[in-house]
Amino acid sequence: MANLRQASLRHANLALVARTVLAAEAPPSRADVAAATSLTRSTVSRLVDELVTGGVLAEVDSAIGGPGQPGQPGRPSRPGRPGRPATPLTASTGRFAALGLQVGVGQLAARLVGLTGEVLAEQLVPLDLAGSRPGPSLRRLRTLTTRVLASTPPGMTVVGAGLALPGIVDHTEGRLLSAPNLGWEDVTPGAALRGALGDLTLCVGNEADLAAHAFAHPAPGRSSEPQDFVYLSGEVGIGGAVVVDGTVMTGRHGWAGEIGHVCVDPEGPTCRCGSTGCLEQYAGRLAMLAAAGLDASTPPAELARRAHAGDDKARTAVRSAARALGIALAGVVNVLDIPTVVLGGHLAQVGALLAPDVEAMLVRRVLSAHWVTSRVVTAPDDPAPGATGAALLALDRVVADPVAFVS
Amino acid sequence: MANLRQASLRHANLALVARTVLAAEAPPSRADVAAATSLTRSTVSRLVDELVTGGVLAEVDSAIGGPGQPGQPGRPSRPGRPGRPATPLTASTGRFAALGLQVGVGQLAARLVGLTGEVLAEQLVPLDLAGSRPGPSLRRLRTLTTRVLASTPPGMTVVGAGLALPGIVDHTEGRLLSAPNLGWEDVTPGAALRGALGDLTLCVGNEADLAAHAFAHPAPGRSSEPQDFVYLSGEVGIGGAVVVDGTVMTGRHGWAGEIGHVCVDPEGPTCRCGSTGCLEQYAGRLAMLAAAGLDASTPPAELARRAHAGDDKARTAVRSAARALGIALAGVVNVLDIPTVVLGGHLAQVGALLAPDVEAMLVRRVLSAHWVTSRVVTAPDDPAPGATGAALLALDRVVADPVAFVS
DNA sequence: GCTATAAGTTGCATGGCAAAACTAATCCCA
DNA sequence: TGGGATTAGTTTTGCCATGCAACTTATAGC
Repeated sequence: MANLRQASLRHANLALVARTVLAAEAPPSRADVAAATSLTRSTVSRLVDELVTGGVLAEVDSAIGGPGQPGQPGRPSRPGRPGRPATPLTASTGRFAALGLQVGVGQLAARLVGLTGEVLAEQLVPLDLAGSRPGPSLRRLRTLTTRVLASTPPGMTVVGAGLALPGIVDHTEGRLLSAPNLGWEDVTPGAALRGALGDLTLCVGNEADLAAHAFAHPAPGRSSEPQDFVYLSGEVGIGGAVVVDGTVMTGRHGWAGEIGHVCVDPEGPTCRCGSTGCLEQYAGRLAMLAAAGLDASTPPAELARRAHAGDDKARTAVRSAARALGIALAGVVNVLDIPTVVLGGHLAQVGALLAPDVEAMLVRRVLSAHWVTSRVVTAPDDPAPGATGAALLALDRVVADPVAFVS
Repeated sequence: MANLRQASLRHANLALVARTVLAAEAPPSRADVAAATSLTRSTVSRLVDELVTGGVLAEVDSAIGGPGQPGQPGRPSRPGRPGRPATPLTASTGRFAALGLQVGVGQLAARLVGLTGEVLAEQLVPLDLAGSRPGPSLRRLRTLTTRVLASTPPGMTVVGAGLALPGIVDHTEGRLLSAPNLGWEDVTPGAALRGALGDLTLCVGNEADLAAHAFAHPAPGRSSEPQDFVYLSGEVGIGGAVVVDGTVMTGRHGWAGEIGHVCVDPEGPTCRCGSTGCLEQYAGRLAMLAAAGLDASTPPAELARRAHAGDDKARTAVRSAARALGIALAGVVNVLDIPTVVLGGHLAQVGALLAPDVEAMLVRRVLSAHWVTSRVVTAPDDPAPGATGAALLALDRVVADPVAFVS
């Protein structure tokens, strides 16, 4: 932590007020914020005014897009109560947005996300990039980026850009070190996208980490339940992320979350990573489809349909995957005491079939299962949650330090 | 984070100054602190004076034990340089201490630890508590506690007490839920110790967590390398802790770190936890001794001696343990990206034998091994590191919020 | 003994927050 | 229909911690 001068006190309180408003379920009044933060109403008023003129917050029902024109006072939020009606506050739409990009094995995506977490513009292209060359793919992504940025509403500032990649990333250098599923090695996407990004700096991150962030935070400053979970993201292999108290654990170098390569059985099949019996060899998309006797291009939903219908091979494939997931996740839960597992990617599509078996396995293998039972939930269906997460992460900076953007 | 009033600004800066002084390798001057914190010299002077009169900091070479008597100014720390010589600052000895207790399978321990991390008084009783009854054991510990507290130097304040327990702990209630190695279930040690503790509140914690804290922080506010590691603590079974950025990850309920029950082989032997193939079944003390054909009471050092001497069974036992450790730790490293493993307890005594095999296993099974290689190090030999950790944790509160103690 | 240099202290100005008084807008009731 | 009760938001005043700059103290080097 840095030192605290008086200015940073104001910065911190400004951020606190912004966070409080954005985190609230219903639009809170200044008085609500004062009560929640234990600042005084006078202080909150001053800070809120600053954030409103800066375009971070907005008074509900005030004229949208007309900064400086406060408009009519807001509607009473709790009618039937005496007293002056409150002026509800929300995140301001129309002033700040961020760009989220994703290179997946099955698609390219570019999204513009606003402060309320809504997608303002999107370009999504299904595309098989397994074994592709980085150059052409990134040029394609650059086109999408340009198109999305072109649709930025006037007066809106794009505060940052993030790119989700399915592999091991050096986030300090913005470099993709290795993405086995794409067949990419040592790529620096920032250079290829520079033309489209203008002066935006690109933050590169792991797809699972960013998708997990989006799952924990539907909008900047807002938190959804649960705040502690293990996220599994299945595309071809299995990526993962560990979220503690709403924050994605990146680890010493940013490479945490490689749950796909946790050993399930030391005598198991050899993995492309060089180890044996990795989770990915049982619950990866290709592994599951192969075990079910299906072609590699079959959508996972078809596997789920067959298993439901009673297809023996499909059911065996799902059971085997669930067993492997149970063993690997039990280890993670034992080590981290995080009793919620979120299944994303292809695992979400067979989530309903996997969850009971996985939960049973966790009950058996988790030491603290006597006191707390683990839950397995599925992530919402989204082809590119990493793009959203990347944008949200960029927008978080506005909430964390409004002064830098309100200027 | 709570809100920030002006007073908390002073609190925060007071804590910052205290931390900066305690964290420094060599005693820093006020000017050094100002440079390190980017506060001004005048502000640092004011804060330091307050901490000195409060007994948190001391000027080196001032009369010890004579508060209010600043004594002669300190020696020049960098002779040969022009200018007024600096007054070096350190943690004050003699004013604050904390009590650390530990119930181990092999001993009871009570320690009084000062702000510089030194053990001021100690009572250590080797004792086989496996299968013991809690009541008599805790009464014994109470006697040790009374004795240690009786040796508190005059004028010194004991700011807190902590108790390390080898099991699953509910730290909010101060209750030991289950300690299989002791055979204890649902014990509240605070009640049994109340008489000896006076008005001290007892913080109960897991032994491995507290030992890991002591390893990361040799003294309150001070950090040692590494700051990110996995700690393994072997007594009868295997406990563990995950330390990220100097902080022990406790998990959602405080039960993180149960690495002993990570699955190494789903077809392996049944563990007393009900699962199969847990790490503890290969690298626990009893498991290793049994595999080596030795009696359960044999000290682990004897196992190490035999393996060194070429005893086949001993070598096989060590190799098998190393393999299991490698598999389990590779999973942890993959998930957490923490490339350092610290072996404590009985594992430290055979650490030199284990380390090469474990490291080799990690190279093979960790996905990011191409870029960073994991290290395996051994913890210093201490029968009760948890007691020290518990005391240090209590002392940390003095550094984190000096105002509460300086009053 | 004089100058240069660096450490530590003192007095004043600044700026952010708290407290309390004040204004604004609504409900309720007579 | 108007006045009291109640709650939201604003203005004024005072406090307090920090920054700044000038000053004092203590040493080295000449």
